[in-house]
Amino acid sequence: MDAEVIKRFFDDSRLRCTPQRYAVMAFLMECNGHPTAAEIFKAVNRVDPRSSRATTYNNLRDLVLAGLVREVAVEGRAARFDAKGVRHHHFVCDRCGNVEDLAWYDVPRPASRTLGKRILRECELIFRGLCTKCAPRRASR
Amino acid sequence: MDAEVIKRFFDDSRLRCTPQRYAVMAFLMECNGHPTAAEIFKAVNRVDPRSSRATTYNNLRDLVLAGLVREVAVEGRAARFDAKGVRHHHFVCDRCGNVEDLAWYDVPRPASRTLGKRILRECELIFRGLCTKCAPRRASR
DNA sequence: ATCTCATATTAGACATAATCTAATCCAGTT
DNA sequence: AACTGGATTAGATTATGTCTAATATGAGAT
Ligand SMILES: [Mn+2]
Ligand SMILES: [Mn+2]
Ligand SMILES: [Zn+2]
Ligand SMILES: [Zn+2]
Repeated sequence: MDAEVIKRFFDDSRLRCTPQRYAVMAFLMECNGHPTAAEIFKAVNRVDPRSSRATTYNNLRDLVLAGLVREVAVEGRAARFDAKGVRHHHFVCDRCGNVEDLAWYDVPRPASRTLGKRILRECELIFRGLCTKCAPRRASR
Repeated sequence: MDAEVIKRFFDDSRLRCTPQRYAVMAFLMECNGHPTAAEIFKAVNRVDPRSSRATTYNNLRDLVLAGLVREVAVEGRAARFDAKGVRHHHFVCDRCGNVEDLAWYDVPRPASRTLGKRILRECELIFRGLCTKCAPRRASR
């Protein structure tokens, strides 16, 4: 059961454990994909209590700020979200825009002299190409 | 002069060389930053001939599709664009959203067995943190 | 158990980013 | 010069995300 884990997360981040916020976090932790805000909104509202669209966006913002959730920007499409569980990279499909997790491995950091006075927080590796579904259709175009 | 280069690019990609399309490409090649579609629209319209908003978007789409321009998605902000010149990585500032180029270096590809049937086109490395402008202000919060 | 209040929720207006439409134009070819 | 499919255009429309200000509530204090 995630309940205690989530409560701990919220406590550590000084976020109140409201039903709406809990629902967003629980959904992201149980779902394997990378839903959009609209999809999350729908999902958490399939069961009571109801949450508004604004609250869904607010909570996603708060959870991202707290470092519990990651926002994945995809070109020309709505942002996607995932709970920050085990570290992983992302594969984005050129054709359908689907975002998939890929096993994590260490990324070489840039030389500190090329970074200059910038403060580096994280390196993100994004792979692009055709997903398992779309790869076969490539020839038929 | 980029004129001949750009015409060659368009010819190779079977894109007509219209003044509007040319202006977008020329601007992206001469500008060092990562402008948004709105900024590109303004820039190419500071000189004649005038280009419409729709055309700017259309051309950006075509240029990205032709592989001449790259679209950079930034969370919660409008997409940014750059001409695909020399390969480079990107640094995105957490605070101001600015996108900066970083010297390119080889990225280790994922093991082919983790990729499965996916077809890999490119690896993109994105660094996040605070840019040179925003790093100093970090303490004062 | 009740009180308290900073934090959270809400509906709907608003803002911004991007796409669509259908009439018109024109770049490149012949 | 004529032709024609791709390109341009203004403006409407859609998609996505933010803001406002009234109301509700989680959780610590009593
Ligand atoms: Mn993920
Ligand atoms: Mn760049
Ligand atoms: Zn796909
Ligand atoms: Zn910055």
